[in-house]
Amino acid sequence: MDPRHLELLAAIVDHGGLTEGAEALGKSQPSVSRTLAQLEARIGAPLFKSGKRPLQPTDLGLALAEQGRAVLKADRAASEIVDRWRTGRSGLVRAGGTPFFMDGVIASMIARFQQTMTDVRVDQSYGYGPDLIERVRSGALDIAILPLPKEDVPEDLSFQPILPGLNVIACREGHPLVRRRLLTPGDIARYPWIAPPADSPLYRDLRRALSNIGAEDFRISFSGGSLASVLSVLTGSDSLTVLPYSVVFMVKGRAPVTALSLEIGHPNRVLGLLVRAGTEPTPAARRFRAFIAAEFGSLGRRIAKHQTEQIWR
Amino acid sequence: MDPRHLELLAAIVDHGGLTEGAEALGKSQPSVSRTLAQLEARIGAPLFKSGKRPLQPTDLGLALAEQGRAVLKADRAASEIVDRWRTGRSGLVRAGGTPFFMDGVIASMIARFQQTMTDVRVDQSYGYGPDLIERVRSGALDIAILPLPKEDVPEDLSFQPILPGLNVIACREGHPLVRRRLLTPGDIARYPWIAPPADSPLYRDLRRALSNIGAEDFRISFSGGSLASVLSVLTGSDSLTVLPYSVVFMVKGRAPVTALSLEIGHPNRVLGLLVRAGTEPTPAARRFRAFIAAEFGSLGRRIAKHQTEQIWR
DNA sequence: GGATCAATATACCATCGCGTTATGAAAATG
DNA sequence: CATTTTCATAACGCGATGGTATATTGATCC
Repeated sequence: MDPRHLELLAAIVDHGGLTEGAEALGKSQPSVSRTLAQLEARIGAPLFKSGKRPLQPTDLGLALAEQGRAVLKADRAASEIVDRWRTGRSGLVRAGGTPFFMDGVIASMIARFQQTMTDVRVDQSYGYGPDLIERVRSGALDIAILPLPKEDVPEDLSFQPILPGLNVIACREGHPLVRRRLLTPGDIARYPWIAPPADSPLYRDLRRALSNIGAEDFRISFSGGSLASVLSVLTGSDSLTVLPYSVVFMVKGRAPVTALSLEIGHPNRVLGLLVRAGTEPTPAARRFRAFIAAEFGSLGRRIAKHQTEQIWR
Repeated sequence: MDPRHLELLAAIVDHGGLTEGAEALGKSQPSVSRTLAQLEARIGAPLFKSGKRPLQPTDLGLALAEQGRAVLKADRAASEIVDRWRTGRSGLVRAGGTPFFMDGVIASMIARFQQTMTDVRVDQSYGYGPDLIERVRSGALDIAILPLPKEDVPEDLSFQPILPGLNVIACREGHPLVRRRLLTPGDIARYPWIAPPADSPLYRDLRRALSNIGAEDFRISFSGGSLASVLSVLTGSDSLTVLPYSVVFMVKGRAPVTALSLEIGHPNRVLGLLVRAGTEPTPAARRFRAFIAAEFGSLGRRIAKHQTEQIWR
C-alpha cells in the first residue's frame, strides 16, 4: 500500500473530483486518473461509484481517504518541521567560549535569542583557545566565542572580530580605590586578588597587567571559581581582579561592580566569533551567529557611548 | 516530501539501524541506504549523527520519524481496511427479493449474518421477477432472492435453486378449517381472503390455486399490505391467504399462523439466488450469498424433518 | 431527445526513482 | 590487530509516474 496513493485518494475525495484533486496536488488530471485506476486495480475494488459524474466515493474509498488524510497531515507536519529547520527557526546550536564571557555576556544574549527562537536548542560549553579551535575545526562546535591574537587565527577557520580584547581591573562599587585619580602599585598591592583559573588566558593577563604596573608580588585570596563565585567574592570584599571590560559592563546592572580607571596594557587579542570556513553552517547556527554579532554591535555602541559620557563627566 | 521516505525514516529509527530497518520494510539494505542519503540531500540536513555506528538520529531525524510513524500507522490501517474488504468482512451487499420472502425469511437471515459480519452493510430492496433480473443484470443488485420458473432463468445470469416454490393456504392457528381432513371449495369460499399486491406472482398463484380447487369466486377483505400487515390481519381474523410455505414455516415461531393441509397445485417455480454470471462478485457479496445458501440448506432440512414428523403423527 | 460542454479515461513517450546484486570502506568488538 | 558487523557506493534494469494530445462519456440545456 503506497501512502502516496492514499494522499491522492484523499485529495480527490476532499476536492470533489479528479480535476480539482489533481490541481490541489499540483499534478495533471490524466496522471491522477491513471494512478487512481491503478490503485483500484491493485485493491481489486472500485473506490468511486462508476457511471456517476459528480464522482462519488464508495464506502471503501471513503474509509481509505480517511487514512489518506492522516498521511497528508503527517506529510504537511514533516514539511513544516523541515521548513522550520531550514529557516533556522528550529535546530541545535553548539556554542562554546571562554567561561567568563559565556557566563557574563553570552548567556543573556542566548536568553534573548531564545525569546524569539523558542525551538532552537543551544548547547553551551566552556573552553579556551586551542581547545575551542580544535572543536570548531572538527565540527563538534558550531561557533566559538573567544579572544584571539590576530596572528593566531587558524587559516582554515573564519574569525569575525566583534570587540577589542580590553581587560580592566574590577572591584566592588564603593571600593576605596574607586575615587582615586592616580593609582600606585602600592595601592594595588594592599588588596587581595581574585585569580581566574590558572590555565586561562585571563590569568596570564592578570600577571602581565600587574607586572606592567610594577606590582610584582600580590596576594591571591581566591581562585578557580566561575564568574558567579568570583562576583560574589568581589562584591563581598575589597578584593580586586582582572576581567574583560565587556563582562564588567554587562554585569554592572546586576551586581555592584565597577572598573578601576587604571590603564593595564591591553593584550593584543580581539574578541570574535570563530566558525568553520569551508562547510555551510546549519541555518540555526547561521541565525545564532548573526544574532550574537548584532548583539555585540549593539554592546560595542553602548560601551562607546558610556565611555564618552564618562569623559564628559 | 514523499511520505514513503518518512516511513523509511521511522523504520530505521525504530529498528535501530539501516539493516534492521530494511528488513522490517522488506527491502534490501543498500536501497534503504541510498534512499536515506537522497532524503538527507533533499532536506539539506543530516538525519543521523555521522560517524556513529549505532546509528543515532538527530533531533530533526527524530521529529521527522515521528511523522513517519503516523504515516506508517495510517498505511497499516488502510491495509487492514482493504484486507477486511477483500475477505468480505466489510463492504456493501445490495440484496433484492420478493417482499414477503424478504420480510418473512431473508431479513432474519441477514440479522444472523450481521452478528458475525458486523461491518457488512446490507441494502435491502424489494421487487418482482423482471425488475429484479434487470437490476441484477445491470449490476445495481448483487443478489436477488426470488422464485423463477426454470425456463425463465436468463442465460446471462447465474441462478442457484435453494427451495421448491411451494405455496400453501395460510390462516391463523385455531382457525375453524385447521382440523378438517377434507376441505371443499365450499369451505374455502366461506372465508374472506387476503390478497397479495395485484402485480405480485403470489397474487397470480392465489387465483390459480383457487381456480384449481374450483372456488371461482372469493371474497377479498384485505390487500396490498406488506407481510407484517398481512400477518396482523391474518392472526386477527379468520381470513385466508396464500403464502410460500417457507414464509409460514419461518413465521410460525413468531406469530400464530399455520398452513391448511390442502393441496394447491404448485407453481413450477423454484426459489433461488440470482447473481451475475460473468463478473466477479464482491467478497462481501460472495460471503453473503454463501451464507444465505447455507441458511436455506438448513431451512430445507428443518422443513423436511418437520414434514416427516407431521406424517408420523 | 439531441446537441453541447465539462469531466474523465486512454494512448504514447520520456524520465526518474527504486529495486536488485556485488563490492568497498569504516567502525565496533574481541 | 584481526574479525565482524554495518553502512556506503557502483552499475544496471524496470516499473511507476509525469507530461501532452486526444477520445469517450455523463450531465445539462434548450
